[in-house]
Amino acid sequence: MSDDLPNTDLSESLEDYLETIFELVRDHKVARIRDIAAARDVRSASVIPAMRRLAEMGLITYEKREFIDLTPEGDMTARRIYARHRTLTRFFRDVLGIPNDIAQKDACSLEHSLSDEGMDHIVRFLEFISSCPEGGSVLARFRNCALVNGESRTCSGGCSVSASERMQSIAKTVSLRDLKPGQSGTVIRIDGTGPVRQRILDMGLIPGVHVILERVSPAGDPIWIKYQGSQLSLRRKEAQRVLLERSPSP
Amino acid sequence: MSDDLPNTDLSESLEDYLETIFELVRDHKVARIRDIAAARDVRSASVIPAMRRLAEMGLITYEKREFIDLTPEGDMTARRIYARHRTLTRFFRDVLGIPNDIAQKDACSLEHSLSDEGMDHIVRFLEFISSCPEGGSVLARFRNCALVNGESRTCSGGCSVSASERMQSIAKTVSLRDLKPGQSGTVIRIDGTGPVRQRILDMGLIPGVHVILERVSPAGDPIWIKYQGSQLSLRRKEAQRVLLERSPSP
DNA sequence: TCACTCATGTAGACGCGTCTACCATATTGA
DNA sequence: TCAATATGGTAGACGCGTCTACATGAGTGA
Repeated sequence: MSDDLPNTDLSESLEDYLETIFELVRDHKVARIRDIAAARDVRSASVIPAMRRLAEMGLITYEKREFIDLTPEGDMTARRIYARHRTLTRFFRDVLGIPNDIAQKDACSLEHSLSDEGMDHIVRFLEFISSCPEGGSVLARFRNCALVNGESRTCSGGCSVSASERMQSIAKTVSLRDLKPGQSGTVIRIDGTGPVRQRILDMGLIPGVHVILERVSPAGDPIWIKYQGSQLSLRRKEAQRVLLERSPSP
Repeated sequence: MSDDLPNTDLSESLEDYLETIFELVRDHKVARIRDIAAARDVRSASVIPAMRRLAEMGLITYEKREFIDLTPEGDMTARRIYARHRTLTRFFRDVLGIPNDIAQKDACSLEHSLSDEGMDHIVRFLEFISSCPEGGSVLARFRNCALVNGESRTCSGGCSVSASERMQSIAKTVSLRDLKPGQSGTVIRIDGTGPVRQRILDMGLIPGVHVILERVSPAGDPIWIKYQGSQLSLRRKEAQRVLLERSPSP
């Protein structure tokens, strides 16, 4: 009942400080204001109020002009944060194939905000990949299917499905340009790379979205589509890149 | 050269406001201060400075006591943010199997911080799942292997690998408790659920980590392990839950 | 038409996290 | 031993994003 400990949850900033201290203590035995400031790329003066707050919360020992260390509780907390960081790094790098440096940076940003539930499912995915006998090959297929030279392309090479299955799957895939007004489909993927791809994705045409072709301008070039309650126009060139699974016509 | 536009990147908060306006305009044709405040769960008074800043940046039209609307540029920006949101939601829900409401919340937090590169790889994973003929079955396997009743368990049922492959894979998997001092292995998964699992993960024992068993206390209960430069002790009960792929002894 | 209501806007405050500028202390080397 | 230097700490400022309390306007019913 006693609300002694002002144990407000750590802010992102304080979590970062704690994590930094953890790494410094691990690598250099001690943590000093100066090192913390350097690691976080802030001025020393900014570190001090943060240290005071962490000390108040009982997570670090901080006496003026002495080395900073983690209390047992701070160590636990830091480890937890750090584990989140590494889980995310691993997921981004080893599953999604993001280059290590970017994976690190993203992990840094996301470790603070992803829910426990979200983290747990990511861990489960990692477990799946490393424990299911088929898990490993999933990644190989992912790379083959979607990550060849960072370029999205038709799944053809790596997949060990029968030719008939493949043909069937390809047959159902049409470009948005091939739809007639009134017809609809579900986005499977966006062909190609670069700014055009990005623009299409930015507009919200991502895999899984259900799109209806509303009308085609007389000239045939701008076409109007509708999805998820909003309507917008697309160049023909862009529409061609959007690959759909055709929905049965009503 | 002319630095006219004070086009500092949007803060998280402003991104959220813009996204909220986008949704309101889409669903109700107009956006009012009051609705924005309600949607974001803040006071009306807090909305006003935000609107002023968005208007200064040319993203919304905001005249005193008139309806708020998006400028074309604001619409583009909002769509982009919103597309990120939906991409993440879809990934969390449809790939990782996170319940919809939690997926939404996580998407809200992460949409601001994930790098473009990270987003792109997530999109590619979605494309893989929906376009590779084998993609769909990957998810089924993931659910079978790792998500049965939200419980981590041995991969056995759903996998279509030969019995011999499976036996081989199981044979290589040992519990951390079975290691002898000096031996090491790579974490494959943590058995079970609940707080013990969480504690183990919090300590940083996540799939892919390389662990060395340092020593076992005479009584056999606390065991000391070392990984990633740090050392810690584990209860025997916990160690049993940590499943490894044994590394060849030196 | 006039008071009431409610959405909108203003003023001022606060906490956080940073900064700059300056002060204090400890360490070190000539 | 004592001054130079590096490290740590203090004071005060600022921007952001929120709040509360109050003011202003615009529509509404009696």
